[in-house]
Amino acid sequence: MKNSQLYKGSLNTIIMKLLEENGKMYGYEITQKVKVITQGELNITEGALYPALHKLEAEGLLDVEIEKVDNRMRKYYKLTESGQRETVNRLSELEDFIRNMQSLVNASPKLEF
Amino acid sequence: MKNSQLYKGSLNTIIMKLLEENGKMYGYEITQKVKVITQGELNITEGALYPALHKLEAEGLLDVEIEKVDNRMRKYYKLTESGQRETVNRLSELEDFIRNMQSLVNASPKLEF
DNA sequence: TATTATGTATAAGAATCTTATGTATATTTG
DNA sequence: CAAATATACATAAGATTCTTATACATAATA
Repeated sequence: MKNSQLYKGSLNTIIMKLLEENGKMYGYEITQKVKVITQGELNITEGALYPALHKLEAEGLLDVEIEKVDNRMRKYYKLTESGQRETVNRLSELEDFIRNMQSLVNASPKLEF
Repeated sequence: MKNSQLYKGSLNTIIMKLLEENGKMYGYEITQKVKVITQGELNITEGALYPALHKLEAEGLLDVEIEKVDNRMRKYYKLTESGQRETVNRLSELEDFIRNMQSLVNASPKLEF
């Protein structure tokens, strides 16, 4: 997703949050939305995105619905009920994660006199 | 490190930050320190920690110094100069990462009336 | 007409981690 | 005293997640 390894493991949470927020989205739309929100800092690659969407669907967390717009295929994804419940958990985990990382980082640096 | 995949990719940054803060630490000490700081939420496994330390050393970011305490071996790690410079970058990346994740998550959820 | 944008997909390989196992000494508990 | 736990390091097999490259197809732009 980026040169920084930190984003590893966060893609599923990002997808689910965006779907919770927007109701339904298609893959390409997700990449563009993320790019805008992060001001170009985070670029989700197709090689990461599509397998992730397929897996979430296989796990029953997403439903898919195919549409044809301007003669081009779009696969709209939305959260299932199970997916909505799981999204709450994932966002809670993300909050804990961020809090823990800030605890680790904000611990006062060594003072040098 | 935990059931949450979110921590994936953050171990190197955690190690380097703790070493910046504490001067020198040995592996087991790092696992205990992290456990305390995160109030038991984050447990670094040896299978993740030791390969990570070895790799950071191989990359020239850490120096190692062996001591024997109570007849038991300890390998103290500390940041090299290069490691200190790199730590600044990693912490900056972590800040960007957290900021971006918060932007993605704090985006107003769908309002239901 | 060629490139860029839109749109989805997969396969090979890299990176990071989990889980399990191994070795060894010191301390605590039953 | 014996067994379990704590301290301390290490690695190997496999899982998961991602990058990079490639593929196909249509629409819009240069």
